[in-house]
Amino acid sequence: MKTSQFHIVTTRETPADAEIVSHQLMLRTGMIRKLTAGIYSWTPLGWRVLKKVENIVREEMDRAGYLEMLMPAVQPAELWKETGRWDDFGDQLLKLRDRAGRDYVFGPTHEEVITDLARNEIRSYKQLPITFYQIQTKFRDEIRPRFGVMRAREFLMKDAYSFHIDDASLDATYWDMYEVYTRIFTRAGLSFRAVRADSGAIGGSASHEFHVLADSGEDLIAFSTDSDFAANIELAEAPAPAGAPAAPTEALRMVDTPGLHTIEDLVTEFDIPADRTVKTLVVEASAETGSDLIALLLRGDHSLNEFKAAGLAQVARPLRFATEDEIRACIGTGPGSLGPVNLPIPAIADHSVAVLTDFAAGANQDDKHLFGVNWGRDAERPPAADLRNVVAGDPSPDGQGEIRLARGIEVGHIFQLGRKYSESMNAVVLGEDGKSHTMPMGCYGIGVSRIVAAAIEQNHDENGICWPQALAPFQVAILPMNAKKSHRVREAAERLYDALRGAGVEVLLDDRNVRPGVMFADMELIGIPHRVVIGERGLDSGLLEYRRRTVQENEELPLDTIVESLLAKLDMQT
RNA sequence: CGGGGUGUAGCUCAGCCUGGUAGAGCACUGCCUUCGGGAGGCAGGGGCCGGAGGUUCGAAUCCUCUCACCCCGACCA
Repeated sequence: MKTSQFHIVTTRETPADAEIVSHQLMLRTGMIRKLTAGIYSWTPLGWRVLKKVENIVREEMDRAGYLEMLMPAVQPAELWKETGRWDDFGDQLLKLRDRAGRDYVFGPTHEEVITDLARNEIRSYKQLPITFYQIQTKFRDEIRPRFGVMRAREFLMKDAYSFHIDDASLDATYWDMYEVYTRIFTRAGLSFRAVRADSGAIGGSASHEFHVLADSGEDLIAFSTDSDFAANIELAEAPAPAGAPAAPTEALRMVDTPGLHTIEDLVTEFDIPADRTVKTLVVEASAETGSDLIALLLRGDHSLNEFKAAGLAQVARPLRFATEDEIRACIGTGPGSLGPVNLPIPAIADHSVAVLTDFAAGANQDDKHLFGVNWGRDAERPPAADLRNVVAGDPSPDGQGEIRLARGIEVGHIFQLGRKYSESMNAVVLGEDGKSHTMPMGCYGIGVSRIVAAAIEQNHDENGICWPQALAPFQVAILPMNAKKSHRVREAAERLYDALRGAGVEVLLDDRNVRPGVMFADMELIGIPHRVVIGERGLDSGLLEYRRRTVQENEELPLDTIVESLLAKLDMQT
């Protein structure tokens, strides 16, 4: 491709509404253009990258024997009512209506459609197992789309669905898919991690998320220093400390704390360590608790894990925090002065709270806190549970090593769905035994467009994008210096361009006749991994300047073997 | 959904408080000079100042409504 025949529109300035670097660079390079909130066009430059990702995904899925197909983006409401998701999916579901007043959805995912297909197509266990996939535009009406294509409403997704005669077959395909995903992200040149994830309301036994590691990631993942344990922080267990609380050494005393409502206030004002304070969160209790509200006790330096809390029998689902009015009506003081002593509602303590001695907490009176609180003597020790998010330094739940935390961008998710959809939609096959079997299913997603943004988050510098070779829109950039004035330069550039193209290299020849500085800046911004400079100087000396995008120094390559040298740089056969 | 903010040229923004008929830089077009890290000069093109209504002799500017977009929050004891 020659720049004169391509569409390169870069900007020096960063658009005001781009918050993270991948979004900024995608706009500055012109890869994407926003049409409206959360909805983007992919320009020819961006599309080349998106196709690279798509092709890697497709090749690896095909290689594994999964079958590509294409399902409709617009789906009838009836199917969604059949599974109950017409109501359950919530406002993320984009609903449409046709001229006859019939309801439709723009598919945010395709379990309904594929299960409908499978129940009609699959009659016998002999057709199983089978895995279908598609790469298609999805729409989810996100509460708050942001970060460009990272969290867009319209996005490109690979979604796959497997059908089985029994759970063992599902499990086998699940782990097969785990390996396929590993190959896909490895081939894309990304640093990633597979982590155990919440399989949540969808049910099923197993679920893993694949995260690209990046500081800007929206998810926190916990992993062990010494083992392969890795989990989304939502799911990472905090092991209970061994032993019971030590004997009290301090007397219980009430302290005036006017205006102090947070743990931070207490810590700075009274110089007590945060890990010897207790904060009291009040949430709605479940019906069986016999109380409207229930208190959750956490150490001051810990944070509540809402997934764990919502999973407790005593806590109402979904988790709902009590309002200030509810707390005042029930306890007689507001948030900021709550504590376990003389608390009129039931409480559950995090394991780490249950073993505290001589701690500080609210006194359940406005502007008062209690110091030197001890279980048994001052308040009954409540039942203990795992309520908190793990923190760096916690012991790993598998007993090996310590927990470390990292930020990740979720780019893939695999689920064992079980029979949730096949049951509600009656997708059954005849087994070898001559009886009907409801097919267990798996579903497997990859955020194709999100991978592009994630790859940039992980691979950029102050000059722009540094594409992994597998994702780069072009492999090699040829930059002729002052071609306008030099036949030799022009001809040499053309010759190299033709030779590389002939060898199957995706090469971009910058024939725009702009100043060298503009070429250098643009090619670096766009992130082409290899570049060759052709000027009078090099032609005279017989040595051409070569530079890898990720390296700061030039290398000199002999002109007469330049093609071979470049192919070697590209790991391509000569 | 709640709170805050912003809408003026393709982009980044000034002008608005104090009403008088539209600006800068970048980008774009032409010419000249320049030419190995985002050049300089001259001359240009480009805006129903988000939309509707109102006040006024006169509205980008003041008022009302509306739409769009952005940010923060949905962890707080």
